[in-house]
Amino acid sequence: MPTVVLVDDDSNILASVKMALEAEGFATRSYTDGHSALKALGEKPADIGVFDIKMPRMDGLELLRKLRETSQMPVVFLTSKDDEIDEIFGLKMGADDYVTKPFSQRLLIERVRAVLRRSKAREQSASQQASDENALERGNLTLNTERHDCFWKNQPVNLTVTEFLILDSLARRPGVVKSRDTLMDAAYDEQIYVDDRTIDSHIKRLRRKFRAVDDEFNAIETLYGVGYRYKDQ
Amino acid sequence: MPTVVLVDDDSNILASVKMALEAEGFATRSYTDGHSALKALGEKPADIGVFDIKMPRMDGLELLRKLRETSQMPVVFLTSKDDEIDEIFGLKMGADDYVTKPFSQRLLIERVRAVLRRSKAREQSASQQASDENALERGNLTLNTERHDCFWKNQPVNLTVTEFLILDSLARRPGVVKSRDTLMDAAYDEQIYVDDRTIDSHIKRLRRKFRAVDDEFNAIETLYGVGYRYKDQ
DNA sequence: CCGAACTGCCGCAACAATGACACAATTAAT
DNA sequence: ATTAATTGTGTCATTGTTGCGGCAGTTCGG
Repeated sequence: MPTVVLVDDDSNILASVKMALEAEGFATRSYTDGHSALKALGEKPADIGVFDIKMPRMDGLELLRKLRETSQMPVVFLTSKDDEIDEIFGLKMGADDYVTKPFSQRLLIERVRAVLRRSKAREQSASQQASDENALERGNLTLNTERHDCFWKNQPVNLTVTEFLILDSLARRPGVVKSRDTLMDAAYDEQIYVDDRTIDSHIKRLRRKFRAVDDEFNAIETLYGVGYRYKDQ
Repeated sequence: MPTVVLVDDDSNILASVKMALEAEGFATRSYTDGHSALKALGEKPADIGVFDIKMPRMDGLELLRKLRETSQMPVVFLTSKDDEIDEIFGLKMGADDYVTKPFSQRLLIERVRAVLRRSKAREQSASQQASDENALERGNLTLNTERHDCFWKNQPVNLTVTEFLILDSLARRPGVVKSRDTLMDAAYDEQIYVDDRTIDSHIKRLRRKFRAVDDEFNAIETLYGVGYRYKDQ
């Protein structure tokens, strides 16, 4: 799994982003200022950076400029709505993407995946291997975010957007229990809250669709009092 | 159930919001001005605040600013349509969301739940930060919080949430005696008291489940008059 | 404007977990 | 040994959780 380096002076944002990324299986390293991040990156490189633009002492742009002296690591910026000039400036300087605050965790994760995929594709234009962050293979299951399609034992299963997001969240971390709240994070924007029973409904529909293709389907486990889990193996 | 602190100078709104939240199972405490709310919160914290922005004497923003000196409690603002500047200002100051008047009670409740979910997730990531607190290996026992599974001599043992928490508490400090009260703290939210005999019941069920897999199981020791202990070795 | 697809939610039935308690078994102390 | 205190266990009522059918509101493309 790729390692993400987070830099933001706001420890709340830092913690919540960290948690979101780790829930998706990324490794993370967090820093609250540019200097320590830069030093750490010099000693131990990472796969991608997520930097806040506005920070005391050394801001994100400065950090990126210094970093570019030694590294081509892809970088995504976090910006406020009113930093429009900075966004453009950042992209010109070699940032790979940016996300505007306030942002949904889902959006950020998508952007991180997209940037990683692009930069991997760049690297691999020399080598081979076409592994794609969008494609997910777990035993009998195949999910492709980009194409938004889903196969079980090579048979197509038609999923709606919400179903897809929930299944994706589960299948990306097989064996790990996800509470209904966590699944909401995966499927909805931050300010949306839906009933717990609604998650159950989507699970119901998922199971039904898979069972229509395979009577024996049981890859989505229920953990009483905890949540759901995609069967490990 | 979480406790919500309501602050609004309009006692009609206060009453109706209070009723709506309580119907959903929340505990509530209401105040008609910022000063008394601040004082009360200093003495007894709550889980989330819902503040009106416009209030005589001390308005919601001022209240939030003062509150932030001592507390990270999440806050949702109630704003009028024409307070747009204040909304943005409030979010920058560390409010977690806002709801524009007139609002449906349903919407407010959803937002409150959403904010609580987010802040809960944040706490978890903060406390879980310590390197892989999730996995635990003690001789024959394997516990994994994230996956919520348990193995004894590589054989799966199916535990309920309460059993898991009690066993986790014991196994994390092998050789250390835990009184029944301590185990209650580990397994229940604060301020829940159950009969001592109830802890015994859970220990009974734990032992039974492990013995079903291994006749010789005796890793949970009883210390007469003291409590229980996970066998050191 | 209509129908199809999607979604969120509700209510009910089935089921699992829990807490309490009576009573038996065990332990410690005298 | 006798007794009081403490713990183990079966049982049961209560509570909590989940699965699922169904329905109403919404969106979207004709």
